[in-house]
Amino acid sequence: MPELPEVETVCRGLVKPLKGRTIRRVQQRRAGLRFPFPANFPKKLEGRRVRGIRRRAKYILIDLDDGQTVILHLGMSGSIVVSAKKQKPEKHDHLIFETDNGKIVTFNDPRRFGLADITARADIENHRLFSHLGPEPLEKDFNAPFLFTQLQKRKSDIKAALMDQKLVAGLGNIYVCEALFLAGIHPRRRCGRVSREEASKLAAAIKKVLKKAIAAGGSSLRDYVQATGELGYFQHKWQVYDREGLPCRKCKTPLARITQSGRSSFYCPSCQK
DNA sequence: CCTTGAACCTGCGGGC
DNA sequence: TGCCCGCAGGTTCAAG
Repeated sequence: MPELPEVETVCRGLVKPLKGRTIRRVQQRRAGLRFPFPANFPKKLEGRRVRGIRRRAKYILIDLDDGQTVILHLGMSGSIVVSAKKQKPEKHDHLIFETDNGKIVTFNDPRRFGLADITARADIENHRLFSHLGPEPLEKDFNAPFLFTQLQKRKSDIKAALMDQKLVAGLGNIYVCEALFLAGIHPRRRCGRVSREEASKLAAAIKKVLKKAIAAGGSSLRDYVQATGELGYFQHKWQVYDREGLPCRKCKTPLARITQSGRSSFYCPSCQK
């Protein structure tokens, strides 16, 4: 499930095969994913050199030498595989990029919630996908005072607030559950009832959880590319996520699951108040 | 304005 | 064995 750390790992894994390379050919195998691919999408990439790879929230940004930037999003089921040789496309291989040294980068996405777009690099922050996004959780402008101030303005519970990309960009269900556990805050807590001190603890917990996951991603991949060539999926040792009924790793209390705005929240009824 | 919930889509696992 | 159902995930958009 690609969340921020997985996307970060994918980006790092794409640097070696793509940076400085020229895109020789792009094969587009369907009309679009979450929305149609741009008109003549392959033609806009072919012959272009890749200047660099970046991440914003859960988006992968590939800067080209003509001032354009390719935007990729993995949705909920997307993955990217790098291989040395062209292979027979598999089901759900939607985009296949071939570089000038013969490397093949394949974007596969069974559920098709992902997307691909291209826009002028200078306009990225005004792009409709980016204009509303809050700060990056790992940057300095996402900090305790900021989080506390934002929470004071909200009436929802803390879980929904952290999932809102306008407040902070890139957190998903898994890392929100994990961060709330680490901060000892119950997912149903109203934003207004989160103290200054707790907000501080929570901001730190978010950064810690993400950094740890990114480190795990990096260390579990050889040059950020697994033997299979698949980028961005790695084993995590979750504290609470997907562990309903299992003992809390801190206090042994069976972990609980509730549904909040249609999504599962996992938490420890004893450690999180 | 704010918040909630449905929709998009496929694969998988549980229950019968 | 096989079918059906529910569920998972991120984001946007409509409805409350």
